[in-house]
Amino acid sequence: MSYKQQVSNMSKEKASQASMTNSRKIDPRIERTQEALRGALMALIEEKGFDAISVQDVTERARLNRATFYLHYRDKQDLLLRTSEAVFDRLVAEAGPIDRDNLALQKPPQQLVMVFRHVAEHRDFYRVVLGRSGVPAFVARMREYVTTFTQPRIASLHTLYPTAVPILDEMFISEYVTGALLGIIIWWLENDLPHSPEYMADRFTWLSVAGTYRMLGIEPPSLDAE
Amino acid sequence: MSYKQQVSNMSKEKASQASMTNSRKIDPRIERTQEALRGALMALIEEKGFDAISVQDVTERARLNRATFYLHYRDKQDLLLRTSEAVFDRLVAEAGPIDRDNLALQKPPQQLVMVFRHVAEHRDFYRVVLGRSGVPAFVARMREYVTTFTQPRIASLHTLYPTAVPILDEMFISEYVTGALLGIIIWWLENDLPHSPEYMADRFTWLSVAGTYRMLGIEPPSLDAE
DNA sequence: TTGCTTTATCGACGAATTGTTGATTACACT
DNA sequence: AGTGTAATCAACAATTCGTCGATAAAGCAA
Repeated sequence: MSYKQQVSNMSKEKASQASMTNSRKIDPRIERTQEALRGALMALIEEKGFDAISVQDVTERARLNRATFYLHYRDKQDLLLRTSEAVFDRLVAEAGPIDRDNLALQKPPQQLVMVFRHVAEHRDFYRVVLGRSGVPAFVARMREYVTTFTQPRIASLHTLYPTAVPILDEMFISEYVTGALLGIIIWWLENDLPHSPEYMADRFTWLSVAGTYRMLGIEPPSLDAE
Repeated sequence: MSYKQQVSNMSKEKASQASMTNSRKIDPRIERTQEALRGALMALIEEKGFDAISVQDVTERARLNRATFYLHYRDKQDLLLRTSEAVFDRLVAEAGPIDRDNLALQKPPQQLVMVFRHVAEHRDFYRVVLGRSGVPAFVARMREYVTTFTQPRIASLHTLYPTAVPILDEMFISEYVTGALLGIIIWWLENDLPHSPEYMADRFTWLSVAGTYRMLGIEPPSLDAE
């Protein structure tokens, strides 16, 4: 059984346990404990990096017993992954749905600005998990997540331009843009956020839409599909 | 002292040790040992993933004593990193310098085709290290490495179009393209290489040059810098 | 071939971390 | 107030880690 499957199974177990006692409310003890663990992890991540942390460190900082940790999470990777899901969920709530009025990208999409603001707000966290001693599982998860933004946006362009004949499938394009966004975010973080979220979203949008040549002030060469 | 600095210091030590005895040749025992360790690591990576591997596993597979490992590498991360440097070096040797005849990108640069071929050839390796249980330090290193390809290429466009007025600095663009390339490579690997290296290089080039809109058959909206 | 240098081996060490156990205490909800 | 769940505590065996000193083996040069 793969790690991913194990984790999702574990989540299911917890969910059913919670709903067994009370279908709506969560035991405040559990909430307190998990919050303490998440907080401790975040603090420690910023102090010594992720892989220097042991489960002992986390529970010690959270002032919980080590056995309690294993009551909630498989290991520290699991803790981080489940924590980041919560962070992402907050982002989704903040960013909201795609604004259908702006499909043609007359201006940078508000969602993208929110993403950059979100990253800026949690910069210490993202700097670590996306960095040299970061967490691959997190990056992969984030990649998937960003694709849920880029993919429907690219797909929706077809409804706006029904006559357009794409010469490249959407998957290719959305993975391209996703990778580019991740790259830009990492660069932004590693250079101590040299520009505002608005600037980043704006330039990123134009660069994606119009290509590198136009951003260099050059008319792109003619594009003859072979 | 950072991990990166420690590693580079270690490399220096080893280099000076080697050059102390014989400035050219390397002791065949060292070469044999390191090759065995690299081979064992690669085999194990494909079997059980990187983080499930212990130093014991590696030395056991390589049929060396565990203490011998620490004579050459700090830990398994160090081993992988130094191994991948060798892989990159081979790529550089294969790809060669930027072809000055093709600066304007009338066709996809030969270097890029070589990169995709190289990845395809070592697909098992890259699938693991770029994947969910991969190695962040490796990805960061690869990011730097890819930038050494993209950055000078973008910079060289200025010599070709001296009158062009860039509306976005080169760093932004090269990091964007680097991220996009990594994203596309990961997508390519995770989908079992659905296209040829030539196809990938071709589409990636056009996408970078002309932007996403043109690849969807849409004329990009006018670009008024505010 | 002989002798010097470097590398690899072996066994062992304490230290740290891991995942799990059973018994007990504290807490929350009805 | 009582029932059940969660958290605590101490302790367990098992792994792994990094390092040590002493010994054996291999390479190289005279």
